[in-house]
Amino acid sequence: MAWYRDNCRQLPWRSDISVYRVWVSEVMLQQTQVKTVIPYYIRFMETWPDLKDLAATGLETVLKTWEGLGYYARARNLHKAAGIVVRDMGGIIPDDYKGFKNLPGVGDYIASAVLSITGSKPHAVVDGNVKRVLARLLCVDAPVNHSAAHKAYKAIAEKLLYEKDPGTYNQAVMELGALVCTPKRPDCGPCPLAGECCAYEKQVTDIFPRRIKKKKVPTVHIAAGIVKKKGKVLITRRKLDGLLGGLWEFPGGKVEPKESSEQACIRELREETGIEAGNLQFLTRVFHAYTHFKIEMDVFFCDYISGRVLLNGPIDHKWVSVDQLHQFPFPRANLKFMELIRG
DNA sequence: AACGCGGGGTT
DNA sequence: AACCCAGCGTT
Repeated sequence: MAWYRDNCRQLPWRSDISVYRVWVSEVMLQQTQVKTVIPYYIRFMETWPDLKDLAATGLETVLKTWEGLGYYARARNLHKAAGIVVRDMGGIIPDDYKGFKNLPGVGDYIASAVLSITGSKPHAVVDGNVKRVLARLLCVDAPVNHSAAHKAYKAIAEKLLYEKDPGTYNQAVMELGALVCTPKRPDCGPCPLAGECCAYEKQVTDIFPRRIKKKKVPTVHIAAGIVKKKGKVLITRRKLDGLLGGLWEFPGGKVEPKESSEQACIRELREETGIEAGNLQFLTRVFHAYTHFKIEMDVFFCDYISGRVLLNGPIDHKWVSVDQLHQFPFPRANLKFMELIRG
């Protein structure tokens, strides 16, 4: 606790503390590093300073602010939860664990973090940092990236919780994991727990925490078309659930075996949007990595030939001028060639 | 309990 | 290239 007091970082969500501000920060910080989150968080809070502001806006606007941050279900769930609180709960965010965790997008971690930090409720958080610190401190064998091990770490964390100030305690463990007890080459010298750390005493900090091996990720070939018609281009909107849910993109899809990118582009445009396109001109190839697969995407300019748009897959479409593209939320893989379209 | 879900930084 | 990150929802 003393170490945290002297060494904690000044972060935007650590001033003007409120349930709403801490909640938003915890949602953004899921699987996302502090440095990445900071500019998104500042912009979000400037746009929607209060929960009621967020509830009063449209999902597309929220997704646009979230564009590039990833895990877009977080934005959809947060927006939905804001609506529930404002319309069904009189604007009062539940201050009990069960009530708060029942909101969409709020799991054990966020409920424990928000309620301990903003309300001193006695719940221990278990995130990647906490698991790593505990695994080293006690030489815990349970693999940290195995779902079955979560309960074991949660139980340890609950037992160690400092109930007089759970919020500071939780943040102290996480901050220690982020700044000192790092995944590679932990800085054990200044660590306040070095004297009681099992892994440090045995000089095995490099083999804790244990983890199970992950499979390697396949590469998928994709073709996408920027269809031009009367000075406008066609964009489609992905369904609201699943990968990149609710975002806009240039239509396209998988390149099948023994199929060229050009053939795949024409075929996918026909299947997804019902239109015929031709006169393809290669624009660029984009490489992009997701968690479970990688894509190589060939992007083509092409001309609209015939047909009326009849969607099969996408939930919406628009013909827009190039100047309007920035108004819509796109996946990062599309943003990578957005600059080239004007040329 | 396993799996899907982004994107970026570090090593 | 592999690993990691202030996890959650669905099945």
